Amino acid sequence: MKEMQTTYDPRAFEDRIYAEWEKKGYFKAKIDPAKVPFTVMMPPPNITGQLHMGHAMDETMQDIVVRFKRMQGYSVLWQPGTDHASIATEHKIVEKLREEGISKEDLGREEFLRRAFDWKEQYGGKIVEQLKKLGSSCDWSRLAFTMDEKCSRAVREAFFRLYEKGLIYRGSRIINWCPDCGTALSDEEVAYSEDAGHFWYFAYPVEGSEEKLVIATTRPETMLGDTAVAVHPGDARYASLVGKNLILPLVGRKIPVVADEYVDPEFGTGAVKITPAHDPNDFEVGLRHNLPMIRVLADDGTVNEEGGKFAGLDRYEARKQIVAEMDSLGLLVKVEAHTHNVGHCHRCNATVEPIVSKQWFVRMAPLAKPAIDAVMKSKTKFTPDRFAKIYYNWLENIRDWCISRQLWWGHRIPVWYCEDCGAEICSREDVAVCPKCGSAHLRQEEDVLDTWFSSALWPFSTLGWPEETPEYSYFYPTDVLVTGYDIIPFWVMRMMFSGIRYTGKVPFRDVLIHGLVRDEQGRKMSKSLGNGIDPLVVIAKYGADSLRLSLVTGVAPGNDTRFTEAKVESARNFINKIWNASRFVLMNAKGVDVPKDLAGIRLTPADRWIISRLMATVREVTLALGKYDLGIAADKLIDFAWDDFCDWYVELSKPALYGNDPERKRATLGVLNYVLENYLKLLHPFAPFVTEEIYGYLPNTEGSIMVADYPRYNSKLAYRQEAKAFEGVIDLIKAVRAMKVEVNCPPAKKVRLFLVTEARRLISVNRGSILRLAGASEIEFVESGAAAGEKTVSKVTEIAHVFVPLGELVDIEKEKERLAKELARVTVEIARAEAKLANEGFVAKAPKKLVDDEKAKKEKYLEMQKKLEEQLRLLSD
RNA sequence: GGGGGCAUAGCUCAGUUGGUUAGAGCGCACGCUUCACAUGCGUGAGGUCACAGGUUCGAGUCCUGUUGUCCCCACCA
Repeated sequence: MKEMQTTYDPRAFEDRIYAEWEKKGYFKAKIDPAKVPFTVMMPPPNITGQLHMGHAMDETMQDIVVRFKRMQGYSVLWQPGTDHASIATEHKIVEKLREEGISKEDLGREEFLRRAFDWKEQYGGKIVEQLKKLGSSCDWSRLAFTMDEKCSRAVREAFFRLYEKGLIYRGSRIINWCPDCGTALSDEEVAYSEDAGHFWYFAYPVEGSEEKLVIATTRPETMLGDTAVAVHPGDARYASLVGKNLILPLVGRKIPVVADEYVDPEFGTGAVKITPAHDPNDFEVGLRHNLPMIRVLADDGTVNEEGGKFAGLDRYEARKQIVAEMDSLGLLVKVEAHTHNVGHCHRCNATVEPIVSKQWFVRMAPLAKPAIDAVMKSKTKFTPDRFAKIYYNWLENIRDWCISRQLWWGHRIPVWYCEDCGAEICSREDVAVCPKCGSAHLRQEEDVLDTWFSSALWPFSTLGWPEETPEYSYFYPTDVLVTGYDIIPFWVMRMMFSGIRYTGKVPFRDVLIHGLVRDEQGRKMSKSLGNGIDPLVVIAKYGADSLRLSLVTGVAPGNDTRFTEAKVESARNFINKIWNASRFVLMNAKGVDVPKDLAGIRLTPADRWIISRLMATVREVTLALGKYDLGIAADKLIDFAWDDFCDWYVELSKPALYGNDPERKRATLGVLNYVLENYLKLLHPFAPFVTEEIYGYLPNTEGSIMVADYPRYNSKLAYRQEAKAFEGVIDLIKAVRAMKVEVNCPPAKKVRLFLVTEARRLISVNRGSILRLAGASEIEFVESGAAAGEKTVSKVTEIAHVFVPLGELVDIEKEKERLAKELARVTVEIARAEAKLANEGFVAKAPKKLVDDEKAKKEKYLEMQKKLEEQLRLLSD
């Protein structure tokens, strides 16, 4: 047998093990009618992406669930893939081209796309390699891409179906425009922030009068497109002006004063300039009052020809000059500092401009309704369920979805325009001839679709939909989606309504939502702050298992978590502990024919206790994982290994291992090995590498732990009574240790124990362990503490009254004080129990077990009280 | 304005459907080169569970309100 290295060094085996898993094909999903499928769709990372901590946590959580289910016997598909990330990628490539001194227009659409695909081939796979470092057990043979053939086909089908039903339309509406990216954005792609700005007060002259009306604006440049000024209908200050015209300064246009409820008379001057083409509210006002819409900003953010002498200026330069000019005309009344919410492009952070533009939209109301109902009816469940509320909130307030983007990298909208008859044709296949007039002069829509339009189809497009492929029939709908709460509006919601609409089924039964990984100070990790920590660096230093554990321990579902190196370190320490405990077992197993299972082993109380604890852990961990309580499962796993197994059972096993009874030693090794082997299986989903590595060294294992059966709870091995009794032995050992510490007795000094007890048998059987762990030389059963002599310390435990003669170390006064304190505590407990039992409501209504427990507790404390009093009396005499 | 989170030990956080004496890690104190592990072992100190009411036999947990704090959405031109 090969020997384990003395220290845990993940670098020695993680890559090797991953390669083996892949080679053996353990990640591959198989359609197996004899098994129940379990499907998880990986949220496809952007091809431009670098693995960050958020991914690391998301991936880890999925991998834990997936490995758990696989070991439980499900036929697992964990579908990986990447997202073309239309705007993000195009932005990056354009940037790169700019460095080379070329624009995308120089290249033309075709050449640009060719380069983009090249770029994707070259860099897009990087994140995939990074995911492997984490141990992700997804089926790489099915790696998908949102722009591959399958997905593209699904996109066309989906678009066509919505178009056909009139759920997709083209129209001029106010949309968010990013002048830097040169494209429209959806509402969700705009991020607002409180920016410092100004409030400029402008006076607009009233036609045919000396009077002026003062308005306030944060965007002076938009005044070029003003087509009215609005006041509140009930505002007496302006009542006489309603219906009159103003002369728009700098432009000279006559614009009316209109009355509209939208105006807040308390805010600003109570008069609002109306620019229907550049403000969503003004747009509405414009519709109500039939105002002309004058667009004054071009796509690149400069003033267009409507801006007269300001035409061609950048929006900010125009703003400056307009303010200056208004000032020189004496029409600038005042300027105030003003912070207001400014929309920024999600991708490039440029200030977005609301602009009236002809775009494609998805009608949301008919799609949102079934998506809400599905969650209401629990066809899909959120974990934690509070996220359902957030989901409702989004869908209930949703507006039509702007899906067209003025970009090249993406799915081109499958609509053709006939240049001869003007027909608009939407088609699943490319169209060459106009079906209306037979003309061949067709022009395909230039725009591409929002990236999220294709991501929304991910759960089924990757499986071959609209084709009824075997994969689709077997693996769809998927079981659980794991993602962060920040993605609910972008993705979760859209997959829901898309799945329901196209497949008639919810795309997933569960949605496991997690929070953000923040930095040590609780700040969001971000590029601009430079506070991000690279998971790969952490893996290189501590190993993937440590990183994985650190990301899920002590984390409640849906809550944000802070990443600290200290957490990784303690995870590493834990794994090191497992490593060494395993090494201990294997060292002692050398040359021993270790039993394959527990059959035929004569179990000691300690054996039964640890087996009982193992079973409890199996039950708790399985239950917690079933509810996606990964943090709780991890805690239970760590507690069992460290406290029960290492601190107690390993120590308890030593007398047998080092003793001279070969049969006893063999039996003990059988138990050690049984517990360790099962424990490694329990831990495997969390720490796949180290468990696989150790598993390979165990005497009775073959093959990979990854495909082993997950341990099952066996009530025959629960040994509840015996385990409980054994806790008394542990309690006794702890009591002796504490006594020694209290009197400063050196730990190495062996002491004699005098016990007044009714549990002589239990103690005798565990004599060796008690002596070793309590640091004692002998145990004597006595009828009273007097036998231990005068200079003793004592303690009452569940199973015994322990006396330890410690000679000159004992300070009788201090000992009396200690006993008195203990007595006081016990007395309080008795009073508490009595009060509870005297409460008629409690006795009548509480579950019987609780009442019985309370009675037993009272008896126990009364007994302790008696002993303590006795001892105190003895010392006082 | 709408929605949501959080408030528990010095720090970071758990706490299942309400039910023993509220837990962990780190930190702290004291003591340990105990033959798997100092990435360790033992023993301990440390909490009016933000505040005020309510429901209940019983509240960290459920309800109402208050305060503080954070996030998302909408938004005042």
